[in-house]
Amino acid sequence: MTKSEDPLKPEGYDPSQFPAFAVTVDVVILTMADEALHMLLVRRGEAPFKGVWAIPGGFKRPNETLHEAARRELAEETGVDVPTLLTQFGAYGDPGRDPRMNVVTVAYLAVLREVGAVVAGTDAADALLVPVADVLRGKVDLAFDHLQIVRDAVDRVRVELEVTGIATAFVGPTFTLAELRAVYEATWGIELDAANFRRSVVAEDGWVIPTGRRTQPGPSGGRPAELYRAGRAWKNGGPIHRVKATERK
Amino acid sequence: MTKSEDPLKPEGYDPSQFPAFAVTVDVVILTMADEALHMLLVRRGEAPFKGVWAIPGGFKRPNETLHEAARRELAEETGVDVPTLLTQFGAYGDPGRDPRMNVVTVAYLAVLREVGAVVAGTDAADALLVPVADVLRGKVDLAFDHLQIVRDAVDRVRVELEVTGIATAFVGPTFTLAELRAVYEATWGIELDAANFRRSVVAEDGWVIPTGRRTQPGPSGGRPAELYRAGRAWKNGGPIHRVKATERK
DNA sequence: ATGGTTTTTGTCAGTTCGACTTGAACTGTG
DNA sequence: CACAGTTCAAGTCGAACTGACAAAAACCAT
Repeated sequence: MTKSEDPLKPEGYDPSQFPAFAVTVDVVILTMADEALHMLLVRRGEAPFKGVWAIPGGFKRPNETLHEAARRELAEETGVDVPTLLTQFGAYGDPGRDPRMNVVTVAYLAVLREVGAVVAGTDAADALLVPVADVLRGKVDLAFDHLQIVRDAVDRVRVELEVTGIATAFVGPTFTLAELRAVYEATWGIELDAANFRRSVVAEDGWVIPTGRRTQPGPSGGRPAELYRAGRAWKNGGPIHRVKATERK
Repeated sequence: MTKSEDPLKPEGYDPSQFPAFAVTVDVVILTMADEALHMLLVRRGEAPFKGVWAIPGGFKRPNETLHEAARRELAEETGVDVPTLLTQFGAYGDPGRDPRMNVVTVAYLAVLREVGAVVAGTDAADALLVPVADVLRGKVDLAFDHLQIVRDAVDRVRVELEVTGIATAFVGPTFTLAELRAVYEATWGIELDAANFRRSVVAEDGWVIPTGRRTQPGPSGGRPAELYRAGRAWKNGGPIHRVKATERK
């Protein structure tokens, strides 16, 4: 149709004539801690936003894919090389989002089971594991448009939890059903009945597999829980479906 | 743009320069035609892939957002300025996906009700409305990695159909329940019982609103169908949920 | 041993779902 | 105008699922 009068010349093009962008990859790293959803922030060492908390990220290199770039950034920041989950969820390119140049960033969502040890190993002043709720409530100032990126990441993980089986990505290689349930409860901000949760989870054939072993109960006692491991692929999207704010008495 | 300035400084990376990328926006335009999901393709006029079918798209400009760029490309290609739905669903940046330079593209999904008239107005040789199934089956060669982009778009629209209310984006301002049902059936490739579909849809309060009017039946007769219009927001994701390949006898 | 805690199993009524049937409203034909 | 064919609307029914709750099992601390 009107592909001819574009001032930026779509016909017969010459790379040098096109607006140059920097492309970065940012990674929202999520994990469970203290029964709540946490995320990893790093303090920026350079302008702009020097000293401000931000999502880990960096420039994409020409000879790597976006996914590889995200994995590299994740490894550089946490030392973790095989995340249990790494999903692209958005691209951000508003003009002026970086005050100095045109930057388009591709955002990834990483889910890890243990970030605590990683953070401890880093210079504590430069890395922070913070509750996602605090970030969403604006208790932590973030650089660039990273607050919006975090919002989108959380939205995404909430639906991902329902339509895929990523809940097991939050927990260890073996886990109890209470741990798994805590993932749903923390992410969706609701309470789930333990008995009904168990029934739904074990009903989905092959979604979790009992190992036969049991945990030793915590200091407060209680019956030892069975240990499960993640089963094969979730066929039709995992057994647990969200419900609108179930109020229990 | 100002390549000489000191950019961000990621670990292990030369801060004196950042790699320059071209950023494009590609739009997968979906619509219903002949009871099947169709998409719009345009023939490339320039190398590379000159003469090959491709998804409409073009370069992002520095002073527009990604969403604005997508809307502009859509308008340039179809004349439609207010799509019923325009959603970003992926970014693609594999090295070598464009043989000439480093290009990262951000992909959008647009849902329109009527593309037929638009295509007719265009030079017929340069625009094509083709069944999505044909593209997925490889019956149409696409430029670049556009086949993968289309696959992802279809995956996305299938999920979106279940968790949001976008089904109404495919139909006109008023519609019959049979039309709405056809959207689900075509997108998911399944058959839905008309009676049960109606029950689910009208049960979801305020999701569709009866207008009181009716259609005049087609040439084959039949009871006239009630006309509905799209209601307000779908609260918990629309009433219709996918089921695994229901076999009817 | 006893009470407190957590997990596991069981029960039960209400709701939803899929399949099917019946009735309503219209077209076209002879 | 009777009648067969078609499409939409509404009802029925049993199976499956859901949410709420109760009870038993297995552990801890004192």
